Amino acid sequence: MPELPEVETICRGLRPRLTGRKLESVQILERRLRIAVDARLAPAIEGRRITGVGRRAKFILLFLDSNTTWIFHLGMSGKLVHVDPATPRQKHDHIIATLDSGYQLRYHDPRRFGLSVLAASDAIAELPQLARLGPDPFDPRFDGAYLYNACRKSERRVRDLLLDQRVIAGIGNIYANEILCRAGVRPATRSRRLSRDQVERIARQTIEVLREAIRWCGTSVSDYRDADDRRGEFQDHLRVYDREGETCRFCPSRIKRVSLGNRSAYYCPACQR
DNA sequence: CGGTGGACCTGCTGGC
DNA sequence: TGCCAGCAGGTCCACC
Repeated sequence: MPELPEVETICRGLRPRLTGRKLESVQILERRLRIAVDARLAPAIEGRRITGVGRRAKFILLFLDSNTTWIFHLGMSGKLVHVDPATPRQKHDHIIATLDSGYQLRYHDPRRFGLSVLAASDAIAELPQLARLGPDPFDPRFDGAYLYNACRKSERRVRDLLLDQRVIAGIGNIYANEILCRAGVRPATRSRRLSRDQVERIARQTIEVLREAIRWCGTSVSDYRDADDRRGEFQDHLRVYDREGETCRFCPSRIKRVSLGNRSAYYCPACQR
C-alpha cells in the first residue's frame, strides 16, 4: 500500500498529535507481523514520551525520550491511525497505544506484511532493514548522475530498478509507473540502454511526482488512509497506474498493462517509447 | 555478485 | 447466490 508520499502524509498527520505525548500503555494484540513483535516491546516503551516523528523511505520513526526509536513499516496493507478510544476496534488492529492526551495510536494490518521494532536512536541506520537503503529521492545525493550510474550497472528493467530500495528508497509500484510515464520511457526498457537524457528525465520526474503526490496527500486506490483515516487524492491524477484499457490523458491511445516479474506495469504505448 | 520467481498473508473483484 | 482464480500499494530468500 503505502509508498513514500503516503508514509510522509501519515507522518505529517501524526506529528502534531504525537509530539510531546506520553505512552501510557501499549497493547500488542497480534505479534505475527513480517518480523514477530518482540514481547519486550511494550514494557520497554510504556511511560516514555514521544519527542518527534520522522520518516526514512517507507519507515515511520517515532523518537522517544529514552534514546529509543519506535519504528513501523506498513507493508502492503498497514495503517497507523490516531483515533478516539471510543472508536470501535477493527479486526486486524494489532497494536494499540494509549496516549496521555486520551487518544490512541492504532496499528492495523490485515496482511501482516508490516513490522514494528525498537532501535537505539543513535543507531537507527544500523538496523538491518534500514542499513542497505539508498538515498531518499529528496536527498541531495540523488540526481541524474547518480541514477545514470546505477542504470549503467544493471541489466534489469528500469521499472524494477526504481523499485530497488538499495538504489532509491521510497518508490513503490504506483509511483515507479507514474514516473516512467512522465519521463516518456517504457517500464520494460533495460536500464543499461537508457540515454543520459532519458535518465535525467526519470530523475527529475521522480522528485516531481513524489512532491506532487505528497501535495495531494497520497494515493488511495483502495484502502490507504492517513493518520486521521482519510483518503488521499492523487488517484485522480494518475496517468497510467490501474488504468488498463482507459484512454491516455494526452493522446487517443489506450493504456496497456503487462506483467513484469510478478507485478503489473502500465504505460501509454504512444507517449512512452 | 546479479537477476528471477516464489513465498509470506488476507480480502476483494469478476467471471462462470 | 456461490465458488474459485487472480490480483493487490512490499520485502525477503532460495536458486540459477
